[in-house]
Amino acid sequence: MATTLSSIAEKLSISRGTVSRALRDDSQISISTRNRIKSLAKEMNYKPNLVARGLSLGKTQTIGFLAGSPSLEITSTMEAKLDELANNAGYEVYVAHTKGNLDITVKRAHKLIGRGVDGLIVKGAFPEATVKEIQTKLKFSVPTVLFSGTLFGKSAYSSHRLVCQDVSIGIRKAINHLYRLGHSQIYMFSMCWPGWEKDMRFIEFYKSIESHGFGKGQDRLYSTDESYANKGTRHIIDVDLAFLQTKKFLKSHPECTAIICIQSEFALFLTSALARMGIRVPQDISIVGFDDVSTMAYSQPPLSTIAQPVEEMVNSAFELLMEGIERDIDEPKQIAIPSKFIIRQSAGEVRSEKKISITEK
Amino acid sequence: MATTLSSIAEKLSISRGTVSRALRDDSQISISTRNRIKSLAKEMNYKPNLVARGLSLGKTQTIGFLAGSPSLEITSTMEAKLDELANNAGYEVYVAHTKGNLDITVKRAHKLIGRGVDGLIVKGAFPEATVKEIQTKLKFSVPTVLFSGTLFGKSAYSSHRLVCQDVSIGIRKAINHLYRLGHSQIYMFSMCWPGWEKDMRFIEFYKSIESHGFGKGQDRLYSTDESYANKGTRHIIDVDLAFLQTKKFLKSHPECTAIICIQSEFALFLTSALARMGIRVPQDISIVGFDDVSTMAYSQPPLSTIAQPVEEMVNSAFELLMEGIERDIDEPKQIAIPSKFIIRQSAGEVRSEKKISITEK
DNA sequence: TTGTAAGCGTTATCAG
DNA sequence: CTGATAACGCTTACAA
Repeated sequence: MATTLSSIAEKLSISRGTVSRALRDDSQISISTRNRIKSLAKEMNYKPNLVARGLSLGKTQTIGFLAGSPSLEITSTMEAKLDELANNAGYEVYVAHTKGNLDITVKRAHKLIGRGVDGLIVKGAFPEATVKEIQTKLKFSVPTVLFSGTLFGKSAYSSHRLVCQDVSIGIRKAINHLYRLGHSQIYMFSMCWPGWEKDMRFIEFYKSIESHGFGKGQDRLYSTDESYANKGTRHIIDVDLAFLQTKKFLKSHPECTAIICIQSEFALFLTSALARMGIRVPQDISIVGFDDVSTMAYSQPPLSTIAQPVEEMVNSAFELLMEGIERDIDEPKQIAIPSKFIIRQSAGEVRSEKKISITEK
Repeated sequence: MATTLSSIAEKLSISRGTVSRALRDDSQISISTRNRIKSLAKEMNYKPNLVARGLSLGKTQTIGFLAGSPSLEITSTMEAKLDELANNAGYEVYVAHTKGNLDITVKRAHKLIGRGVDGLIVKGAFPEATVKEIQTKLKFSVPTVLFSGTLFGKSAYSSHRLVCQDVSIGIRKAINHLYRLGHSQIYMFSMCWPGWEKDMRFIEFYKSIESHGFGKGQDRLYSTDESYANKGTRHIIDVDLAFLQTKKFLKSHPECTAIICIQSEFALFLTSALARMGIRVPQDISIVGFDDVSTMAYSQPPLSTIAQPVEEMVNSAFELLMEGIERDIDEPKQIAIPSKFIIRQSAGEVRSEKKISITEK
């Protein structure tokens, strides 16, 4: 059906080998026959069969992307970026969704290896897995780079090639920013999940709070798990409950002047919830979010946020992978890319009143 | 390196054909040798080389997903769903991002066909393309189903297999809902883009407004293109400008009691912008959005919205594709899935005062 | 029930 | 500079 090397070779009464070489511009083939072949190929609308080429070469020019949490704007952004890089380099990308589950990840990875992928990018932090599991299960027969937004202890990855976010920078910048604006009563809001204690974002937050002499870091964490659930593919906030809890928090902590929200959705929620309570952002309370979901920029006021440098991370991951695929480099290597602090309008000068009060119901 | 059919055949001193059949549970092979082979295969950790199988069979059990607009939560949700369906059916999926551009789409599609994909799902509406272009360029040598959230005139697709959203239902439901709540001064907000006039959402909105006897539909559209731009991979709202324009609108249309926002980001923006102006939602003005971005549920109040039935659409698209791939069905067929209207709290009873007034700056 | 051999569309080695 | 030929790993008539 489709035109093949043989079919064009036959038409020209020459060998398939010659056609193959000509079409790849092998300088061994004389210019004249090269041209003859190429023009006929074009005429016959020849397209190389890449699966045959893959079989022959043992390389398919494909990579697999194991996507962790689905339904996230950030996942899609990463994929688009990866696709762009890969495509420019002549690769095609398979994507498999793993829900952040280690076993699913491993299973899909092996399937993709069976498909002949030349390399793998594995996104996910696997907070529920043990260090040993990570070290053993995440080793594959093709070059692999791990990719994680937030890290749960670096040691687990010491034998891998990995790109991660260095959250400490962003958090420190955010807290310094708030400090300069006069804040000291800074709290972190979080809706927790299994394994959260190991998340570097908390640890760095504690550190930063303590280094400013604001007291014990842990005392500045206000968290709840009741209002946050992973339903199907989405994280769900129980808004009514969250509204109540926020009000309760403010009553028991009227001294609070600034809140850092570890979930972007919650930051969004909080901004409008405060407006409803008659509390102005940033005049009465300053808010800082995490990640850079586009809607954060369209919140009123637009939200300042500690953001993952998604593009840079994808760039590095791809580069690491290409080193592995095209230059056989596979020595362990961890690249941590500093998170950014994006200043918008939700963090402002500290208010003058000591205590906050809720006007509206 | 990896164990192959031959390597296990050799160990057992039998032919590769037998091994091949045994491993696929061909009943021709005696149970006993089948077991012998299978257990050795397991022991040797045999994984079939799917690219070789693909070459042999002329089918790869892969499909290509051409993703339109990137960086959208909805894109990621669709992908995850498609991946789930495909994987259960034994398929793997390539994804290629096209930025909604027809030529990129065509180019990537052909690349994927060269990779041997068995079928293609093409997402995108291509508002800038002519009917002729759509009819000719979107035809490929493998089963293809088109997938579009909003349609720009159905006629262009009459020779394709397609799944789309029937927006009319959702819009009618939304407007009926508002009507029952006493609203008649209903407006639609939109930030426009090339080709927007053809978008069914406007057309259905006009229809619905007029069928209620509210007057001319077009008079109820408030649109601007200055504040909406497609910067890189993201749609950008100029929030300050949008804030001003919203204020201007309310001053010139103080009778407005309900607003339907065609962009979800804008609905989000509008809710918090109104809060800032001292206008309560829904007590003073009701808001309805489009699509169902998760953050819309976490807005305060949570936003009522006309939502794309993403899962159903993906289900149908996959089914259509499988018909094409596995049963050679390729007669044109269009499936329109009714959009849903999700009632949350941003649309409420119409206010009693005739005119709205802005209290805060 | 099993073995043999051709074929899928390439690339690569080795002669000529 | 070009042509044979083997090889990649698997499936599948056809034979035995």
